[in-house]
Amino acid sequence: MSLNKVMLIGRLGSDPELRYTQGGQPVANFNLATNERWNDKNGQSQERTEWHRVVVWGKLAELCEKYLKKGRQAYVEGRLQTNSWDDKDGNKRYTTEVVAQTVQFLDGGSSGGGGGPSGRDDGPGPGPESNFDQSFNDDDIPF
Amino acid sequence: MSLNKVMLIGRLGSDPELRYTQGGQPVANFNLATNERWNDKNGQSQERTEWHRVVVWGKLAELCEKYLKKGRQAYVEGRLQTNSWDDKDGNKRYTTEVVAQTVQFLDGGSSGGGGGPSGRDDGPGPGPESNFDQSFNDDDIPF
Amino acid sequence: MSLNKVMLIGRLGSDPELRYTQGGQPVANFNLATNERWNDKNGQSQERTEWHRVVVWGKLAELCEKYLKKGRQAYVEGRLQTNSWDDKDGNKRYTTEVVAQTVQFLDGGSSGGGGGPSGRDDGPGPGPESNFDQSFNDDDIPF
Amino acid sequence: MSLNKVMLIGRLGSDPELRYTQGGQPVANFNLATNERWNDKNGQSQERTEWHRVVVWGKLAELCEKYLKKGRQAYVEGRLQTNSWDDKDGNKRYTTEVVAQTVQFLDGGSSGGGGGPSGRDDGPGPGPESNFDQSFNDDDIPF
DNA sequence: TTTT
DNA sequence: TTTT
Repeated sequence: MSLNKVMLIGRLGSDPELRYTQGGQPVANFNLATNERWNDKNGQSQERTEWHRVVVWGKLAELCEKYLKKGRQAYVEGRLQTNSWDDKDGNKRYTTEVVAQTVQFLDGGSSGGGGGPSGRDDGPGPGPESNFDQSFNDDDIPF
Repeated sequence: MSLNKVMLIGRLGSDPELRYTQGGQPVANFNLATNERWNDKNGQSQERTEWHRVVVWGKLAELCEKYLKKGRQAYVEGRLQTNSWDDKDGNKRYTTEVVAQTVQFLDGGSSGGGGGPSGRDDGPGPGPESNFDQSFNDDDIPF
Repeated sequence: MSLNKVMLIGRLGSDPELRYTQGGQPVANFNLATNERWNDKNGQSQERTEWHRVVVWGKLAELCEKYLKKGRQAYVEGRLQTNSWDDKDGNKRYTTEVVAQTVQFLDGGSSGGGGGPSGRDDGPGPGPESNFDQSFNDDDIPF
Repeated sequence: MSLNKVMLIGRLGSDPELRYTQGGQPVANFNLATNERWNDKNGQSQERTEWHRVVVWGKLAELCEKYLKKGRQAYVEGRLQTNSWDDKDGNKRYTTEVVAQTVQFLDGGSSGGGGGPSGRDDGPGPGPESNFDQSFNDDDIPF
């Protein structure tokens, strides 16, 4: 019995980078900034930008590379994952990422020609699989 | 720009009821109880049971009917939806439901032989699509 | 072991209505619209507006009445609650509401004079209690 | 407009460590394990344990130190935060933590005598501030 | 380093 | 109508 859930709304710090694993699986990475504002104990307004590493697998990765660009706003839902690796000095290093299960493109997206995928059916039943203008779920995209 | 998200962990008040739309789509309904406990202003422990109507579409509905039973614990993720209808007195009535996008079976499920679906691949990339023992996502089940 | 969590981002359909219980507790009510868009099985773009009844207690209710107006965007986090009552024909009726634990005002709020609370300290430790421009938590407002 | 939300249910890998900042603020740290299970492409059951660093501030930190122990199950809600520091080789290092806003103790807690806080009032209005047996919100504890 |  |  376990839960590991992350929900982010923020803006991309750079274009997504798409690569393929040796097995041919698409993977995209991008950084997402969330901005937090609060008043400190002196009533001074404070701000902090938090950067999140997001990794996306499969067809959703290709869609992110196609539709998401630096500065665009996105909703990301996924799980936290920390990977370890050895740096050049032989030290153990850790990188924490958000492995996306859902990515939704929140901006108008009229940046060019397209404007999002089409021909998508979100499965049986009346109604949307999700809640934003353009929504892609890893497994539920028909192309 | 919109978000409509519900997350529940609770127990079923009765077995799921499965039916089919005229178009042949499976739909399952069940009620889920969440139990909330708090201390009131007098320090007295209070309890309230909240009942939620859950509706599930597609293959996931059939899996719920197969694996979920009265008393079993489940995690439900979905969106809120309110439908209106006219009662026999001609009054407008409203029913609010949670339209499930994900249902996860939290109990051991040793209720007989099986123990859940098999042969499931949760898509590309290393790792789980979700976080509980047996997890079904509406669109990501290969049968 | 139970979870009952709702997260909404939407716009108010009307100004919040503030009243006081006999015991003097402030309560505010408002309706929040979430807009959902998806492509149907024919690839046709579909849209549905979902209306949610939100109830807010305590000082947060007064802040909502002060800062939230019709058309403004808000983030609401809370729990689902269904109350029953008898209508004039003696029929049992049910109303489902989102009892807000957190309300955050997402629009600029430059609609006149104010512009949100000040002098707020979000407790010990470096950093924000939450994640939006102006955030109020039911219990953590120092006035 | 931004969202940074984490929700975890898992077990503690060790007792919480409580310390105080120079300014006298309590801070507690603990690691929380979430266990994820899925079937790989060959239908083989796979498992992965994910470890999360959790940091808790204020009175809630002291409550965690008092009531949470190694092996206990907890619900943690908070935000993701990545801090940087320089290691002994002068390399930039990053540590990602979950800064808890809410911690709820899910186990029976019959570990001796106590059994959690009492005399707590969760604020105005009928009903619980949250949904688990023993729930503490950073700002809403009256002692 | 947890647990089932 | 569930469960602890």
